[in-house]
Amino acid sequence: MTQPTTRDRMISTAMRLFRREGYTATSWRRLVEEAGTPWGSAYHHFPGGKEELGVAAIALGTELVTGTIRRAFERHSDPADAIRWWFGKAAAALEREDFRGGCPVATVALEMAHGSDALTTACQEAFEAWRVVLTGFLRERGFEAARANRLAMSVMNNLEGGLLACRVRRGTTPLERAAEDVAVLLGA
Amino acid sequence: MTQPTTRDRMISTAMRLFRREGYTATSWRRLVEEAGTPWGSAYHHFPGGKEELGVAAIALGTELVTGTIRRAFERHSDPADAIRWWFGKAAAALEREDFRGGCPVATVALEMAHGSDALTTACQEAFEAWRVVLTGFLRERGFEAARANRLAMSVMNNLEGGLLACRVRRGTTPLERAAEDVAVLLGA
DNA sequence: GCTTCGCCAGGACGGTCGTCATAGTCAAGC
DNA sequence: GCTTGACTATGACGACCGTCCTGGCGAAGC
Repeated sequence: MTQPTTRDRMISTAMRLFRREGYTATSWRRLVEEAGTPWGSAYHHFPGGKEELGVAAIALGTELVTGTIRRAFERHSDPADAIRWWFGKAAAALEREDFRGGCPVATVALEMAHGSDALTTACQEAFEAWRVVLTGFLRERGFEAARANRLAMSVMNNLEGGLLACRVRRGTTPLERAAEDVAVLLGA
Repeated sequence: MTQPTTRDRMISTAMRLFRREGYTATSWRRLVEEAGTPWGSAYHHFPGGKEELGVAAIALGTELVTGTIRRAFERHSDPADAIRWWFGKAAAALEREDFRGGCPVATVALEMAHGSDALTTACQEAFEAWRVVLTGFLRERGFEAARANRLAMSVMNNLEGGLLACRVRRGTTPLERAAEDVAVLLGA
């Protein structure tokens, strides 16, 4: 049980703050305060500045979500159950942080559609990674390749749309609806 | 054909910039420059400051989308066709601005989940208004009340998720997928 | 003609931003 | 014990932020 390094704490705090308040609104000063990390070593660990921190934070978020997808499909043989479990986890996490959290990539992606190439690319890679992992599990469960690809995209649409709606509405209903809709699509 | 007032130009420019780059990243100075409106009269027209401008911009976005939904259902008797037309319009608009646009509310909603009560409320009202209008049209087309409510939520989930995915991916595929998925759900 | 008032021009104000430089600390290697 | 180099502390720097103020303009009302 090694304890997290300064760099790791900065990245995980950045991920949390970025998804909660966005990239632009999160300042280095507020970040180091929240992370309890030394302000002076920010540019030691991230010579590329805030942008490099942002890319690292998005990469961390990518991994975490990928892990959740894996767990969902390892625990449930029925794809619809896997999705329900996954979306339910996401809804619970969202509720736990009082509907201020959500997708670790969406907020940055919307802010930075124009502005930073590195961040835009990182967001693209995140979505792509999730789609690929999902497609793999769906094929493994017997779906034909083209269908698995289409379904993976449907799942992502429903997840992101559901997360956004839940956040605005301050309730978990949209994500539950999204999970049930995906279940219908999987069976259709 | 009266030409738009200074106030109106500020609001419509704000809507465009907010959805493109977010609320925090859009400054008054950049806004008046882009709108070609006088910088000195910003606080004359919006005594409540940037927040009041933000609320007005979201309200404008709410109306515009509501109008699009109405047009979609006036032109198409089949709900699935109405959705296809609507989502297609959204995808075309997104592509036209080089995938930097999207939903006029989503970006602000994600940034401001915490921070400004007025903006949060405005975003909630936007989503609620769209949902109500949609539910009305679906009922008009023969869907029973509870089912119409659920379907309206599904439509919003798919639209928002699709818009986000299209923006990240720089392509219109996810929105086309979303429209087809909604068509399946309408028929299921 | 004069006044009133909605609107515009331009800039001051205090604050915070990202960035970076400089000085200091401290444990590991010899 | 000394050196070295990775890490931390502190704050300066210029730029930009939202806000607000004062001064001026021009048309409508009397």
